[in-house]
Amino acid sequence: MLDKKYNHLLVEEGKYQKWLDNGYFEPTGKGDYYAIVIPPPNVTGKLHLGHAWDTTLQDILIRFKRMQGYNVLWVPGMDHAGIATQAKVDAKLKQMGINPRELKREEWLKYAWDWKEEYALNIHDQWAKLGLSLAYSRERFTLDEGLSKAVKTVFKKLYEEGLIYRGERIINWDPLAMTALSNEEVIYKETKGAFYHLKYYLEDKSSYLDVATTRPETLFGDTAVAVNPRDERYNHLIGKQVILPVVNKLIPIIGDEHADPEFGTGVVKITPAHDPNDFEVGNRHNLERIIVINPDGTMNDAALKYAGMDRFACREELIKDLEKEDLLINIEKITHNVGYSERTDVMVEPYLSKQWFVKMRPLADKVLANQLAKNTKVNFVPARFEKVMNHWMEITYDWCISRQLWWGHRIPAWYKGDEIFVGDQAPDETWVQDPDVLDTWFSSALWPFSTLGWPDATEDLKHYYPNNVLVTGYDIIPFWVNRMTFQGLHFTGQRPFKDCLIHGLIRDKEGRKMSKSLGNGVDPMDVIEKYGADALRFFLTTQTAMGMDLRYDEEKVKSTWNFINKLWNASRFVLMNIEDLKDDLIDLKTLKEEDKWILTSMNETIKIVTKNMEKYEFNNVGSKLYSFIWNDFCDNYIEFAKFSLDDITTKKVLLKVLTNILKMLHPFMPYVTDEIYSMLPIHEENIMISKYPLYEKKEVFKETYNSFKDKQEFIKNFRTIKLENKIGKDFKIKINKENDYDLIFKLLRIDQDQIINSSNKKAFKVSYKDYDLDIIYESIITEEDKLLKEKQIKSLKNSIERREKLLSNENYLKKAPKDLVAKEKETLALEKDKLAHLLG
RNA sequence: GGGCGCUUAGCUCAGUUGGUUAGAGCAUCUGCCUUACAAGCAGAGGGUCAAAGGUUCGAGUCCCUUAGCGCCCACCA
Repeated sequence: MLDKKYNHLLVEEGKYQKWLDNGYFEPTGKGDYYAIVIPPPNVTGKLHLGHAWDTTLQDILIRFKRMQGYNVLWVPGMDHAGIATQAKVDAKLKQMGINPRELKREEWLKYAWDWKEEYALNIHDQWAKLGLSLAYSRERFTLDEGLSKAVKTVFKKLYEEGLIYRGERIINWDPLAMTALSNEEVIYKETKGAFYHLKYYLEDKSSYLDVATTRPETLFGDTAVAVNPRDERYNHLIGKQVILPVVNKLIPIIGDEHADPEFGTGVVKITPAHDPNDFEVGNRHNLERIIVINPDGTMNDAALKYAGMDRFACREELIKDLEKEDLLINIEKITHNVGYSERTDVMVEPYLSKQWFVKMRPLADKVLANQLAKNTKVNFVPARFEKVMNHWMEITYDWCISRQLWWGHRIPAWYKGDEIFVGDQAPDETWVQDPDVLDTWFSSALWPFSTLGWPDATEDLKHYYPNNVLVTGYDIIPFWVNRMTFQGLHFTGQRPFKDCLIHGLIRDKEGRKMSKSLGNGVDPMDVIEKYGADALRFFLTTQTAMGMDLRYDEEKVKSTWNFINKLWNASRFVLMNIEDLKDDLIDLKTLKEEDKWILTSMNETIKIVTKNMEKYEFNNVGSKLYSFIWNDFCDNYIEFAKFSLDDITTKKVLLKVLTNILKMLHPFMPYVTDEIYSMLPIHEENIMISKYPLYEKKEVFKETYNSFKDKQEFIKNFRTIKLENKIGKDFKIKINKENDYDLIFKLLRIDQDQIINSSNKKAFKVSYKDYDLDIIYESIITEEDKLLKEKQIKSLKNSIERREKLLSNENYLKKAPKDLVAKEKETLALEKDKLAHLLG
């Protein structure tokens, strides 16, 4: 027998291990194939609420499809997370008193792998707490052997196709991590800065140009000053030279469209090695590229006496010196967008560097073309997110994939002088391998097929690719979804997944992003400890519409717990009364009207829930189940059932409805449903491998359902009138319209001896359709009551007037559906009836 | 600058292809210890659906304009 109160700690204990031991998480080998690959969490740390949300959505789909008989595979795995992990490992080493830079690459990697093992254990533990039914036999890690093979294969093929190249370009440089970054890894933030207006004197010193810059320290790398050729203020100067301040060398004044006459002073200094636009200008005019900053953000020898200073310290000193020499015109304070490294949060330095790039245009065009093909495109849910991907594909430019790190896939390229060899092994010992590794997202982009064994033609790949759905947050679309899509398309000729289910971000109660700096993060493990994984899962997945952000609100988790407690107690009641049940076959001929009503409602619920599960509309599933369980089953059917607990049909209906409730809830609440299900007198081996409920037409009784609803409506009216008129216990009843009042009287606790034929005392009329009776009771009507009654009369009159107008509208009668018109007429009759009663 | 989203009850959110008097949870008020559950039961109150206009017999829903908030992308030195 169940305890009196739901205890999530007891319920959830040991269940995950039991499921694992029974092999329930692994593909069954039977049924149609259905696959999801988990978005691999970084091995850097703990899972947060966003992970809990994302993975629960997937587990819901997997459990649902498994119960529907699919041969499901949910691939678990983790991501090595290059920069993030390397930074954490370095920090840990420093704490241990070890300077990571002094270690040999192999030594350092040993520490990193130890870190990975430790954190992988944490993540496994958290997946288990969440109840995720992952097929661990297929677990992968982005740096494991198979995935490394996939990465090398892709790199080599793209290189051979000319879609990967090595070149000198301006890239985003992170001076703290000392690595190149892709555009996606740069976050632009409004930052207070300044325009420093400097004097660049003409070579004859007759006058100067006002050159404004936000990064004066780059002037050491200036190799020209540009003006717009159409700018009449300056175009006569093109071809002349100016004196570069401090450096005191002559640089040319060039004419280039890049200089915008409308912006600033119209004169722009050109630093080809430290600005992407200037780099282009430099190419057009064959300018020298002078790098003035070291990889660590300090100035190099080109910065003369400032060499060795940090870039910002240099800026400060330089400005002081320029002021002394009267080369500073003024400092204009501005707020502008400055790029920061996503991982280290330091200001990114545009930097000339030799890196590996993926040529994006042909790959992106393939995606854009494929998205036009309805049957083979990636189908986003909600659909609006397709635009996010397509826009990215339209404007994308070459992807910088090399990273100056140790933690990652070593670039499979070897050099011998100017020669490059790309492949698994160096041709001979005279070749030297590129020391860099690949961007983490390069390997993640292959995840949907590399985890299934690609490039080998494995059985898993054959059956589970394309994946059925990918579930992730909208913030990951540029980093990951887009790249999986073009890589999948290019290497397998197919979309990586049919559907792409997009959810939002978790926010705190005030709507702010959860972040370390705000300290408003919530650890899902704490929530599970307090309210259980079932409550957390149901809360996370049923609160908002897909694609919307979610505010974490502990009160709501608490009320979800209450809902589970309600289910628990209802189950307790059912179990107490059906212990002796030997079979669950219901003889439809023995059904009472309340049985027919609940079975009809249950089947409608099954239909709606299944439909919404398939449309990924879990919020609708949640509210439908909530109202069916709480309102229909608990508040109504169980109350009716109390009058016929010795009836075998009642027992069987109780069992049937509870069984289906548990099954429909199971994908959301795996633990508590398993617990209760296993205690039912008749059940399958385990709920998670049981059959999902099907809509049974023979259990649907539309007519009885509708007439029974009238009865319930009447009961409600009775209660309202009784409460509003402050009617005590000693009332009498006079029946005005003959009908079956049996269940009504039982429920309202009206005894036979309360029923009389006539009375001259005050009577309150209660009626609904074919039910009509008087409550006879002496009562005191207060002013308040009168006001309330007047209010009701007024709103009824308004409603009647509105409806009469509607029903006299010929256009409406002509164009509106017939059954709707009939319903309106019926409602109008009821309202008129009600008004007559109120007016006495 | 371009794009997207949001604005519905005191709060947090639902609201399918337009179709009864717009729903839920929490909060509020009233009455109940009815033996599954007081973390409960039975009822009630509360919204001119951001503003204005349009299409329609009918608009929270479709179209146009506007305002506020938020996000993404691009970016001018």
